[in-house]
Amino acid sequence: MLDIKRIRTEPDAVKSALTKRDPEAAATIDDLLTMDADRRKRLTEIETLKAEQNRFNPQIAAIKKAGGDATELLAQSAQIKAQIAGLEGGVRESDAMQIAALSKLPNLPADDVQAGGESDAVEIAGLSRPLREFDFPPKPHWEICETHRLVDFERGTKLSGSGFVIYTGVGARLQRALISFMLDTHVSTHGYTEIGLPYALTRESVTASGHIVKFAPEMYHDAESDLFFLPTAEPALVNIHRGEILPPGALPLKYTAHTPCWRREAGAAGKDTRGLQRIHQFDKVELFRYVLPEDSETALAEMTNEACALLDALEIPYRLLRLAAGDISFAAAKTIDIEAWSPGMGKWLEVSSASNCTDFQARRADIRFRREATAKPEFPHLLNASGLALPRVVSALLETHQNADGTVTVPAPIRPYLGGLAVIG
RNA sequence: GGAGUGGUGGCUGAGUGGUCGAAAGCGACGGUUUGCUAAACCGUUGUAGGCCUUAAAAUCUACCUCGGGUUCGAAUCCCGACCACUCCGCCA
Repeated sequence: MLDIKRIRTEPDAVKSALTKRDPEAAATIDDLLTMDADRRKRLTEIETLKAEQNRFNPQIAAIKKAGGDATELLAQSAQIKAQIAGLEGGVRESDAMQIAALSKLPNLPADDVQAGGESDAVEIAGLSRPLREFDFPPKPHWEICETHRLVDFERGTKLSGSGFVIYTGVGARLQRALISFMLDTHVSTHGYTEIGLPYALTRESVTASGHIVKFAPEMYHDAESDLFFLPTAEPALVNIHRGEILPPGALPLKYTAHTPCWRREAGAAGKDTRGLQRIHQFDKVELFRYVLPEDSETALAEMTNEACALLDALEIPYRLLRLAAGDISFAAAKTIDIEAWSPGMGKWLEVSSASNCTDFQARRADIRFRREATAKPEFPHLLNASGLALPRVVSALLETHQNADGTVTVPAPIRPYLGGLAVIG
């Protein structure tokens, strides 16, 4: 949620920032300001009347206590009450309209984010390591998976329909090894606190994080209990501190969590769906930080590096993209994508997305902090990054480290998690 | 799932229709005292919004889990939701 005061005081700056990502949203600002002025006018009127009415109460009390007759005052008070009742509906309506209009506006893109859409992403760092040169045609991961029985695609479909897979044997173990490796690295090396989360959230929670807007058609939902299954750990990690005022010294908070993520992938059928590329349920390790506003720029860079460190350790080449304003998610001011190279498919796979949501999510979820015990509460900046999404890492790993004889060399850092296994095959 | 009890400020805990935004204690913050620490003493101590503003102060409104209702007036009465605790049942 954007700050209405900021829109009021610097409407032009807000409009021009918004135009970079969504000209239609920018065009609603003038209407919003008109609504806001109207709302405040009504508020003032009604508050003045309430003050007037409140003045009667002690008088009535005094007369009654003295045993007098308060009929006249009661009549006056009733008259004002009627006036208030007449105005109240209007105020409520203006309030609701303003919140609705404000809720539809996405975050303002950061200054260094370029305008444009999906095709306007900018590569911001060279390749992390040279792409491996193969002296044989590298196979796609689904073939490798079938050869070594790492994933059972057919039976996954049998159990839960298309888009669900069963990891089997070394495949299941490999995934668990990667999860442990990632979590351990974030906890031990990067200083995060590990969190074990519920996998379903109430409507209130997904609304507070803004995900109901962005993910509504994507989320699996249990109608009976009105719970939403995580499309990512992010909404859960935002809601941990919903409605709280964090005490001085609490920031930064650094959380990491492994969760399954469920996405309907509505409308995506047929596109990039082969193998593990796009499945309805996948595992992910998430990084999340609550930081001081002045630290969020640095934090985003750090979190990107923390995700990259994992790929470096696994010897998987990747590149970094700064997304254009029109392509970043609703709550984000800036997003960096990390794409790993998939030699078997010959394309880049998004394995992480790191976003600085500035104060947008914090305002919406009413999360604040104090710098000093007596200071006014302020909104912290919230950031999230995948670190990393499992199926695509598994794909890239298998394809990158496959050998001519069909075996796969296991990268050194995860061998301890696989009982010392050095080669799959 | 059935029965009961209850949800008050950072915490504990008073308050059952009228100057209650809410006693008291603890904590926190500022100060006095002090060689230092502690103790003692004095003071301050919620949030949001409106108005006015360069800003603050002052002032007004709302908030005693949340949402409705009764009343001139609600922390207090009524209804609903959510949550917690106790007992019974069921269960990994």
